[in-house]
Amino acid sequence: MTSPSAPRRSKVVSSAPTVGDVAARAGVSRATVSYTFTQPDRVSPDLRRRVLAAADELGYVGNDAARRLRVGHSLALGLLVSSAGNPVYAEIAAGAEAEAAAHGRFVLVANSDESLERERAYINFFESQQVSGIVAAPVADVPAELLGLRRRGTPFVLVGVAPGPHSYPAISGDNERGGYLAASHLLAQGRRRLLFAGGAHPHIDLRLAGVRRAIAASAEPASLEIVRVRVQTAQVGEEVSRTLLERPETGFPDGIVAGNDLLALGLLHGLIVAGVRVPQDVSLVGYDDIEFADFAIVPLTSVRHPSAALGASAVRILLGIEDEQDMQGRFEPELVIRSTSLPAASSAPA
Amino acid sequence: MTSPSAPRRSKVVSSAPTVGDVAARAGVSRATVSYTFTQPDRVSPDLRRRVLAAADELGYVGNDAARRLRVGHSLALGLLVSSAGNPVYAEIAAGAEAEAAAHGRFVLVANSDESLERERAYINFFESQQVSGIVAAPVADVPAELLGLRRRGTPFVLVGVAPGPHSYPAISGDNERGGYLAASHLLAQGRRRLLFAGGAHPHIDLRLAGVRRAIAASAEPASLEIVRVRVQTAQVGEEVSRTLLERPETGFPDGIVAGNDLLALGLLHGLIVAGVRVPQDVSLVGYDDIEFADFAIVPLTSVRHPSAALGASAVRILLGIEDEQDMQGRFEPELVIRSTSLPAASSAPA
DNA sequence: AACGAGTCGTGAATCGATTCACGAGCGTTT
DNA sequence: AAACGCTCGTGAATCGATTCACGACTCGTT
Repeated sequence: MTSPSAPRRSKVVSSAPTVGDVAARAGVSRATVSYTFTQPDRVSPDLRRRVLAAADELGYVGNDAARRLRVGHSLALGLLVSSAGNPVYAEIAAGAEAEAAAHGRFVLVANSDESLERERAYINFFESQQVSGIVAAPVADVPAELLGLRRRGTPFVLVGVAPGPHSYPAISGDNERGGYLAASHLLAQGRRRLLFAGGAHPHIDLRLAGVRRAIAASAEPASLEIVRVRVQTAQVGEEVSRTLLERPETGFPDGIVAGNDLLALGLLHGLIVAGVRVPQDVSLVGYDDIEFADFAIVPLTSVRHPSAALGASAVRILLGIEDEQDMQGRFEPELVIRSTSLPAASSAPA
Repeated sequence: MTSPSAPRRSKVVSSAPTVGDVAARAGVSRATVSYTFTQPDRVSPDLRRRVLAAADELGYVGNDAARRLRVGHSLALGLLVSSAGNPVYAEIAAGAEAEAAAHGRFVLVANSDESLERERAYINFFESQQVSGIVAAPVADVPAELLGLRRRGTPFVLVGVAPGPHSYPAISGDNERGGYLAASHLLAQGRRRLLFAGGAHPHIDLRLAGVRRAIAASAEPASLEIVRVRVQTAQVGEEVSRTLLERPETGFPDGIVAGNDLLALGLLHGLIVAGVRVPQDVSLVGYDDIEFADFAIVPLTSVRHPSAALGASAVRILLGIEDEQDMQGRFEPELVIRSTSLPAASSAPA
């Protein structure tokens, strides 16, 4: 042990200053210090200045644990994503964080990596952290834990999942319409043997439903084949391309809609490497319009949702400054046409 | 109010069960419940079972705020990244999270988005959360706040920043060697007018130093031009390509090393669109080997570090189960040769 | 000049988990 | 059989910020 009266240079001491320290320095009570931060109007300008100055000099940061213990919830919001590898989630996270920061809140990002177990663990963790709300951008269904949490007072908002028959607050782009746009685009180019590749997830199913509607609405008849995948990653996309290449040429689709861009990119790569010409032999439309769609071996046509806006909106809903209902239909998908979907041969000359 | 004796269906009540509730149900004291979770050996197997059963039935989650208030730190680790848009950070985060999860810890990811102000805000937030350690993967310098935090007892580890003259714990791949590999590769192909594009950040400067060393070590003379950029994004990469295209052909480089893959992808896109042939006219090497490098319009040659391993290692260091010193030199870069860097004309026939 | 209304600061109780210090209960040794 | 040592459960204090309830004080009105 070192000298007991040497708090100055000691190595680890000076554990964070408390309201008590600030109060002593400012010559006021602890209550006043607290009010200075939580209800500035309640304390006179003069004292307020003094308290803030003292806090600043001491580097007072506050102990959120103590705060939370008292008030029952924290300034943090939880964001649960299922796959950090997908740039869409990065976009949603960025939008959510910017919005939260604008309101003095913070976002804790947790990545479950498609694991249900970790998803559960993180939800429990969020609860133990008493986050004031959770934004969930899950691929799979709503975990039961989230419902329990809501019953206990912590709200959540689903992002990217349509507000379907379930009664959970949710915002998302119009996936059905996005699928419709993608397929209509292919059909308008004369594509007739369509293929949809995607995972069995609610929002992906909506995209598929849109594809179906487009085909139904088409003047010309067209076929649709569906390839289900486990997860929608580029690697799986490559695998799908391999199975596609094994079949006789007659069975080959002339238009593909992928459940997301990662899948599309993998597919595209696999096809190109095998000598399939895109878009001449087959047109391809992705989904999400991630940044890298534009840099692909053949720039990828894709359907875009305003992901950052979705993330921001979810935060506003949790914070109670925006109504979920008002937001429905505000996130229209948009088809971004690049090179994987140019008409086969009938394009007008440049 | 509903019937006072109907806790079953009430809508929002039953605020999280506490140790007291569990204790009552198990017929023991609160202390025993706590010991059951924190020091299982201290409580007899019989009681332990009873307590755990009671906790389970009640759905006891524990209040981390109370816990933290008492013990002074939380189970969470903080991860501070400067740009969520870069897939490298997603990889580091994934590695860190997996490792943390394996030890019953959690990772709070905060994205400062290159903003110094938000970086500071998040560090303060981490402090108020009493995270037990921070992993920082910053682009810029070590913020002063981190040092203050360490003085107050919260350790941190830098990732991706070389353990240079500063004395901060840091792990990273060998950026200097990576730069050397990239440039050597270009020189071996006969490239003589090299260009390095990258931001002014410590770890990028190391990559540049490696490039310089390769040139110095080269038998043939070669020139090096340096283009500094603010941030290393694809968008900036495109801008750089435009400025490059404005110059007379004689001043055009025949080999480019980019500070990271985002920048490289933007550059590549800009060049290709303008009709520059890659790699015939100019060879290009990126850095980081992000997943999308393989899907680029011309598959991108890149230098790879084991990012996930870096993230995992950082967590292990914070947890005290691995020594920082032991890790130096364990993350060797590796050149992944794809198509943006094939020799110009002298390649052997396939 | 006195009284009511309003402003603003304070003491003390509170949130829930942890942990210290104590002691009851039981087995072992001599 | 007495005394000692262990194991294991418990009461109570504790962490730091918040907030209620109270009261001191100021100021304007009659």
